[in-house]
Amino acid sequence: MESDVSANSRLTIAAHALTWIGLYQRRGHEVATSEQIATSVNTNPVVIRRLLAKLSKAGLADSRRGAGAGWMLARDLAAITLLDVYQAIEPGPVFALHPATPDPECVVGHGIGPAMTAVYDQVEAALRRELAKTTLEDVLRDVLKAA
Amino acid sequence: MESDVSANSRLTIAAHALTWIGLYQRRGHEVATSEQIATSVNTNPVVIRRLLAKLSKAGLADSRRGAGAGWMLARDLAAITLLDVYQAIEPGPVFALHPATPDPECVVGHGIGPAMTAVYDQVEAALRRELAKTTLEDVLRDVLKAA
DNA sequence: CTAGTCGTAACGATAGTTGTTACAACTGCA
DNA sequence: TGCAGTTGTAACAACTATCGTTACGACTAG
Repeated sequence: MESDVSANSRLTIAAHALTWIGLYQRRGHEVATSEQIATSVNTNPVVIRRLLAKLSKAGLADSRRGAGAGWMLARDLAAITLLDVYQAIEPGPVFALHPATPDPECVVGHGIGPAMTAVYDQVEAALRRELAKTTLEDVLRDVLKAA
Repeated sequence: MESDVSANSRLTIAAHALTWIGLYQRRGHEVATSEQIATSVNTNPVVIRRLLAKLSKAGLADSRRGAGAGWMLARDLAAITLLDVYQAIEPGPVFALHPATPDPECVVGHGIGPAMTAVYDQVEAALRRELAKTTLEDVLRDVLKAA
């Protein structure tokens, strides 16, 4: 059957990376390298750099180049919600309409799009509301509590 | 094809199919064929049959075989919510944890999984709560209103 | 028996994601 | 100034999921 491999793990990895940077900075370091983060996440440094590039464009992280380069947070962990992270890395909505336009001659084919869009808007709003409740500070607190 | 972002259109198509069957039955027909539905959805009949097979296993639709065969609703449109449809066709969660186990020696790598799971559970609950608010009867009403 | 439909396997095409290699651009520091 | 280390990003292969399509056996009303 279908495995969950296709599911979206980007939000998890992005939150992991930012939380890691935040904790590292609180321990006195200025910047974190993509290789250090990749070791913790257990993936390739390029994957981390790709992800952090999006977070940087969204104003959540900053990079320094050259020697002694690396990544730092653009805001404090407490000022970054999971919604901020989600919006930075997930451009598309959770649900989509038909890939091909349904029959406009059919009553259902004609009206189903707007009808579903109204529902999807509500669902997305609820999802965003829920993600906005948690900051990366909350995530870090949970992480340290589990240790 | 639309350059849509790999988003999920299954719920849209499933709702479309069931609503179409419901309206067709209210107009006096006993069963709807996968070809009729596929014409309205603008796709292949096999795609519809595959989808309706899942909805049938979930107890939302029934099929009749042989000559004069086709599909019918197992319950009234008013007794089917979008959550029922969603659960019938979407086995996996919206968000997933890391594809590869993060570094267990790292504090963040060790604790991030449970921390994110707690959030994701809340998000999924909110999403389900929202989908449960709308029945296919509501969808049909909206569809007919738009006409 | 026949015709029409479902149920499902099989296949190619398409698309998205991930891991990887490679390399130019950049900059602190000796 | 030159070196070393890191970012930014292109390129590519591997993998997975999905979709449209063809095909065909199973089934049943008439």
